[in-house]
Amino acid sequence: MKYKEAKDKFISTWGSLGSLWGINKAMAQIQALLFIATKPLSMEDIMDELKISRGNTSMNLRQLMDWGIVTKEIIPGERREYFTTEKDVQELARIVAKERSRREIKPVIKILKDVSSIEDDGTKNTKELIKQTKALHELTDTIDLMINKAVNQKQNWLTKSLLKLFK
Amino acid sequence: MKYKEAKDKFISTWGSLGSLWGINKAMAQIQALLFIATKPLSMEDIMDELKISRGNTSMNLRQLMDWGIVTKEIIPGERREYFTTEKDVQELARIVAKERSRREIKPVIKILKDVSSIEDDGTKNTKELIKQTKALHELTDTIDLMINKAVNQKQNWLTKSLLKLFK
DNA sequence: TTAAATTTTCAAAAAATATTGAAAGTTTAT
DNA sequence: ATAAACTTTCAATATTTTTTGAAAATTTAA
Repeated sequence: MKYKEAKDKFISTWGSLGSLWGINKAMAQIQALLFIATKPLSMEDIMDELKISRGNTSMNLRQLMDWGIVTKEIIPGERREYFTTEKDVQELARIVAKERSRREIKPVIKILKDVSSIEDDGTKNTKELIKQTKALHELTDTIDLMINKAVNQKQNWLTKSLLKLFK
Repeated sequence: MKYKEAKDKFISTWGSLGSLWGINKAMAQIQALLFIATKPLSMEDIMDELKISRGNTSMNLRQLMDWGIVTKEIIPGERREYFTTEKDVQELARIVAKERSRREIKPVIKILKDVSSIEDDGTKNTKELIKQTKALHELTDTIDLMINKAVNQKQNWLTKSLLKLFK
């Protein structure tokens, strides 16, 4: 496998994996492209490489910036804007975990809390609903706590967590 | 909030959360319904409660069974089939984690390994591609290892993991 | 067997999601 | 201030994913 083929394979694989970390295909592909680039890329560069429209590129770059994964690079003397992504994989994983907690897990925890707090009218069905949503609430809360704890120890969090987990 | 409202809220929330654990809306809703049911439900029951078609119900039940989350219950003397879901949240989390590892993470690890193993032709771009995909490969491998390790200690894995992580 | 009850399959339709491209908006150099 | 360079927005379009429903298949009772 030569460079070009390997590069395309990586970008498309990473793109289709987007769903695993909760972002869409184009977003994941842009990130993948920046991740293996040796210098900041302009919107033009990205459009050309991925064969996607200007609008699409603009919108997805914006989202990547909202996530905190991609940063605008101002190159002195250059008119157009350039972009780079976080290159450290562990830092990347931290950001993604933190954002998904904030965007997706936290809101669900709130609803599980509400649902599991309804008044017990004594019926079997209500009892079961309360019991099961309470269990789910506790689990989700615990997982979220784990993620945030792990994710907040900046340096080498994964290695540290692993060590603890396996010793 | 009364039972009916709480139940509907739970089912729709859990449904839209499906994407977080990698299954579709109907699948997640069926699982949610079974999760708070006080007895096994038939296909008819599920269709009626969720207002979805027979075909949809059949297909998604099958998928849930493939995942190992739902089981067919044979009730003696009854013609139709009844279904139940795993009621223990930790066991549920274990199954989901294990399946996602097998279905989604493992195949990506293979590709990352292939891409990061291309021959170094000495160019800057190739060097960067190799370096970055290698880092990603290591990270993904580590995370997958963690998941599988955690997931294989059956009893109370989450509690155990948490304790280790925070002490 | 046969036929009624039930489930599965799958092509077509609907719904949800992503993408385009051109007009409107911004920024910067002069 | 003007206009060229560039970016953003968003309605229309295309693509992907999900859902439907009716025909085919299967199972069971008699």
